[in-house]
Amino acid sequence: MNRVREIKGLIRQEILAALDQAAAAGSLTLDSVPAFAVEVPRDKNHGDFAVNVAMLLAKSQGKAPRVIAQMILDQMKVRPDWLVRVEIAGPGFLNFTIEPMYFHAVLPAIAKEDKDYGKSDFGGGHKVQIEFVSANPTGLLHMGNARGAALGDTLGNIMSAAGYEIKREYYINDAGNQIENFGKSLEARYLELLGQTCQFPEEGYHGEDIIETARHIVTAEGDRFLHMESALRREFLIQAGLKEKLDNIRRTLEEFGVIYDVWFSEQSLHDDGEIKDTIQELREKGLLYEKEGALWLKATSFGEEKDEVMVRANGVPTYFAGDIAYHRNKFRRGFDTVINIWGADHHGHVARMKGAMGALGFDPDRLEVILMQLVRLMQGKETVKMSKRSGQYVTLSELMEDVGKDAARFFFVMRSADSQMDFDLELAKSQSSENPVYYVQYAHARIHSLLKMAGPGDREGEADWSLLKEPAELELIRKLADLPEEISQAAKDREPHRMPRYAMDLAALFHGFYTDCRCLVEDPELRKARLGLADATRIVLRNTLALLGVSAPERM
RNA sequence: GUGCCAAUAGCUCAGCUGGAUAGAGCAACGGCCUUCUAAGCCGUCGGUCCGGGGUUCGAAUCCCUGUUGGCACGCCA
Repeated sequence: MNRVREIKGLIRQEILAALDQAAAAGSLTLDSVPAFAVEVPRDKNHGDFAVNVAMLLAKSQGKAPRVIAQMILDQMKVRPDWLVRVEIAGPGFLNFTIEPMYFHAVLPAIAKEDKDYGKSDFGGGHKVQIEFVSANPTGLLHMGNARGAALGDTLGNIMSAAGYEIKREYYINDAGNQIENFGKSLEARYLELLGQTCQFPEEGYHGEDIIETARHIVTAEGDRFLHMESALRREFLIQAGLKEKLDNIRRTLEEFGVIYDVWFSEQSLHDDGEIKDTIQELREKGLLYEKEGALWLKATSFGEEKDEVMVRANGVPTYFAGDIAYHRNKFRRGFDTVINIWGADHHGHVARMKGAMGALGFDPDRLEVILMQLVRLMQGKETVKMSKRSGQYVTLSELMEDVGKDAARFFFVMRSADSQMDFDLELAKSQSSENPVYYVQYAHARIHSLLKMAGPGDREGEADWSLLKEPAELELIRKLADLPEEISQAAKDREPHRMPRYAMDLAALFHGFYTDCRCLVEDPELRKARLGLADATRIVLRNTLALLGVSAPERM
């Protein structure tokens, strides 16, 4: 049940009918009705819904907004039973106050829909792919990856709930220079461990984890790569090393609650000839030319500042060429929309990627890139320098150990993607008990303990919901009714950070209700109704936390 | 240098397709447990929405400009 949406529709109809009558009566001259909003006002003194149509008409009518609002109001002579009153307020808003009992109907609906409450068919089964994290498999996952993981996974949950068909995908960068580097680094460590002296490559990965991986290979394979020709040895080491790194990444993400539908290998695009095909297609469209031994893409033809190399003089395709082939592949798989979550350091890549898609005949708007500002790690007031090459970074595993999966996910999703965020390690550890996530979880645990205390007869049969009329009760019910709209809006705007806020608001209203209204009262009818409200709140809190990938504990 | 993103309470951040008295969490201060979990509730304190212009019934929100910070501008990925 989506009561909020229903009522918005009813209000819209009322307004349209009133405008119609006003026009017929000659008080307004309407060529067209402006696209007005039916919104939930921030301040509850402004009613349940506010309509701004009078202000929008002010200019074309040459009248003051409040005068127009009065004209509209004059036409609304019959009050439907769901409507308590309409008032003109402020600069010309029409504020609608809804019969409270009209919202009470969500309570039995929530109990009935249970895990499905909040879901909708808003997305109409649109096929959407979300690609996120896609960290190089040459190291461990760091804080930036963690933020991307929490954002991407939660967005996927939200859009699924809102009726989109979602596939999660991880693009494995298992080709190219960084893999060569990875091989060289592993080789050096491998030889070192077997007592050889050798120079560590300058561009190599200095992290401890590479030594660890090399050690595992020595344990598993012994010295059988020792006397091989270097190129062949690297082949073997890369294969073994990649497997270990990818297993580690997959395992860590699973611990973080992220399960992918597809792990897509960059190398497979080389092997299957898809990159070649893509380049051929671009060639046929006249978008390629040769210069200084390399093959260039005329990116300037679709508005870029400069052209881009597709195939280097040494015959190896660039990362960009591979990425174009990859995105072409995505669209050819039939997704209506493709969403990428990228670090802000890739923003220069967005326009040319969209341009390339357009050049290949795909609507660039179907590729959406959510740019995520990087996470700056603080140790108190000191910035912690992070670099994968130097091996100095805090990993996702360490983060989960320090602050836990629940707090980490909640914390990352709470911020909008485009805010630069400082993550203070000391604060995260020391303040873990003051993290807002506990506030929400506590509300859930409180309800559980309350319900456990209820007697067997307390929940039987339908409650008389009309007994719930305290302000704290009405506000809480109103919030519960919001969930489906909240989810579909967050999905539509690709704004996962709205859900933690909803969860905090809901928890606050519950705590207020809990303080103001005793549930376990003598009166059996009131008791039943209040326990029913608490139970509905439990369901909504649990469903919201599930979207965030945060646990809903029954005891704390 | 050119381009992109940002700047809102002591701190971390919401609010931005123009809308009503700018919000939350944390921190600080003062109250509330013989009764359903005090990881809670109530109250107080806290603001040049970075500065300056402009657009209009109305600007934190849009435009111009300046300042400060982050990032990007490779035959790297």
